[in-house]
Amino acid sequence: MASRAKATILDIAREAGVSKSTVSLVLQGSGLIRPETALKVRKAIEDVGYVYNRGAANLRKAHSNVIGMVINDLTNPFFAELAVGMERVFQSAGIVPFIANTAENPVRQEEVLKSLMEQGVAGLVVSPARGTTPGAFRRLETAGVPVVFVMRRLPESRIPVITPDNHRGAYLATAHLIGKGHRRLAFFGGSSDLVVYHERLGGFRAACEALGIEPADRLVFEGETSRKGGIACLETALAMAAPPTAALCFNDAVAFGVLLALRKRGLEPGADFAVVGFDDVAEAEHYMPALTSVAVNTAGLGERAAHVVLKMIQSRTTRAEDHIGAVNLVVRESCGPDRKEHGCAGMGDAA
Amino acid sequence: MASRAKATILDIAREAGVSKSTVSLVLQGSGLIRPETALKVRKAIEDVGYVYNRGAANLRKAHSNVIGMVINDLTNPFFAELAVGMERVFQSAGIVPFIANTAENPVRQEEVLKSLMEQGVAGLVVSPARGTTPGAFRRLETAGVPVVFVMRRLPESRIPVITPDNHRGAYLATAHLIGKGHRRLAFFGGSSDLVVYHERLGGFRAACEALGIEPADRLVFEGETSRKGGIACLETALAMAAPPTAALCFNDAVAFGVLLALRKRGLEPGADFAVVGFDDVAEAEHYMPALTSVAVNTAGLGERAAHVVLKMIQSRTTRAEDHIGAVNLVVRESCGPDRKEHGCAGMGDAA
DNA sequence: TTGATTTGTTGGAACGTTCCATTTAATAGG
DNA sequence: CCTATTAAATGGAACGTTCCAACAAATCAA
Repeated sequence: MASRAKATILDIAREAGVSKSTVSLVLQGSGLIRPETALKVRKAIEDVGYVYNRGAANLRKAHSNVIGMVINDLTNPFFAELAVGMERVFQSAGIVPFIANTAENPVRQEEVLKSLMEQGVAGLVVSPARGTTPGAFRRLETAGVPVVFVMRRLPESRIPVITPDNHRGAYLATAHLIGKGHRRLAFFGGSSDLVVYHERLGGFRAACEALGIEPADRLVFEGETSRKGGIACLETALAMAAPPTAALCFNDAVAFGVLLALRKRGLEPGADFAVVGFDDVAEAEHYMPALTSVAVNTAGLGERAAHVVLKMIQSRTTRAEDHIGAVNLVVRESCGPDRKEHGCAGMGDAA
Repeated sequence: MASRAKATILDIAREAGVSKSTVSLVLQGSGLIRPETALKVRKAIEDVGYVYNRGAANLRKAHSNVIGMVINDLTNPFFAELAVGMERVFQSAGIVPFIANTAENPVRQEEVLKSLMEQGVAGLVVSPARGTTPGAFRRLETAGVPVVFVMRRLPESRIPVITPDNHRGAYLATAHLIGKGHRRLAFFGGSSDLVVYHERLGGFRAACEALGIEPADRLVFEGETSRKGGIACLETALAMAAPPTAALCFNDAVAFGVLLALRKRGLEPGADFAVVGFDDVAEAEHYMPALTSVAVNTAGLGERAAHVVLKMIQSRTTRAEDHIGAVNLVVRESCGPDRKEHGCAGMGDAA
């Protein structure tokens, strides 16, 4: 019942009456072997229930075909979509990537990276955890392991980054809100230890600036990047003397929270308070009301990141160009119809 | 810039002026080494930027500390929650598990399992893909690798299973519906190639049987186990001459789809049509209306599964007891208030 | 026929660790 | 002083692959 000592290529060699070298050659699909011999060997492989020992092979070859995807939060559907995009291209490259979750914890991330290195990964796609320290990837760099960041970046790092155009996305969304006639706007959720946060907030501010919203009428509420965070943001915002009438949310999760909290208060999302999300996760389309959001082509960026790391591995380099993905605002129901109270200067929805 | 040949324990040994064996001992935290020597070695390790080669070690030790979690669909928040539960216990055991996604594809699953075996995994927790063939895990079994199934099982397999009490959950939910006064019930979503499906459907049927619902009044609609599937089920159900007034859904995703489709048709979930979900994902609580669902303690089952596989590895066995987790119905808003049209025999909500 | 070439096949030396058996040094017992 | 005992450190043989250099057999050129 229990397995006897596991079979090696020597067992196969004996079984098939050839040398271990021949078996190795067959395993690697070398054309140097006579077809009949190969067949004989393959039969022996089946017979003894052989499983290839990649560890031993890597020891000799000094390059594994293991690729790691390090994700900061797998329970967030956004990152799950991202992971699936990457997987698609790895799969068609005949590679099984290993996914590791850091649960937004830099310490855990450190462990994960260490383990992956010890495993001898050939390359890594990483969405770094919040609060990642500057030196966290130095070991990888000095070891010459190709790494690419996706969706998130570190402030100073030289590691290539694949990310959506956060600034522009936020700008677009904010302009949309202003076009709807809103004059007192909020930015909900996120925290300043994330580079993305600054990018998105920057886009928000730039749009306000350009379209004539007074600094006093731009409200910024930091908070968790989750449903819960959204709920909290809305509560504190509405408790103000002069509350905002619309909000751009750091991401869709926050936006869902806001929608929920509005409903709880008996307010109609869209009509009473406009909200736009960011990322356009699959759920946004099916929400009640359907969420207006900035689509970032999540899976596409994932695929791009996977391609980049593959290319880096192949060309044995640790450098690559950054890639900023196009974004576009998909307008649904969560901003309601235009509000015409104030004379709004030519920002209608025509065209 | 590029890494020079990577350091091995011999380099450390030279640097520290000791033998490789000593270095190895230090690496394993052996108490046999004089503290000062250990210190010297540890310093050398830092200096040369050494990274441990687990592949080489496993070659000699013949047991890795790699554990794999094979998940059928990571984009489903339910399975993501499950994965996170498992991770928690692996983490506190000082193990970094590798997650692999099979995307509900048996062929992909085969590749994933092969790769994991080649990597020399010590154990596996698997939520098998739909349509997994009976022999898919034979290799693992003959290799003596501990495997435990979680959430899903194969029809014939002898591999231990950690799963919720699906039958009872479905029974509870159905009884609740009947207690609300419904007399024509539907079971929405899922397909018969899943063992879980039969278990849940069985519970549904048993409750109908026990509580006096005619076979003709039990409607079963197979469908995708997703929002989309739920929408489709509701459409075809309402197109019937005598449509059902309530549905037990295969899982929460299906239920969300049904809720959505009801809204789209201008029907009020709960009041016009009662729906109960299964799994009680985090989102259920926050939905509009909040979804009544069968809570299965997802993360808890994940933790249990992780513990079991850890124990199996430790005691080098490939067998373990099955574990059926308790379930309970959490009643929210999606079934509305009681309906009293028909004289319903003593199934009120009291107690 | 002889030598060169091609086609298949093969032994052996790595690769970086672990672990056993051994050695060396230091300490204790008589 | 010699012998046991303990503590600390070490050399060498694995582990299962890959790959190079070498070899054997068959084919070809002359």
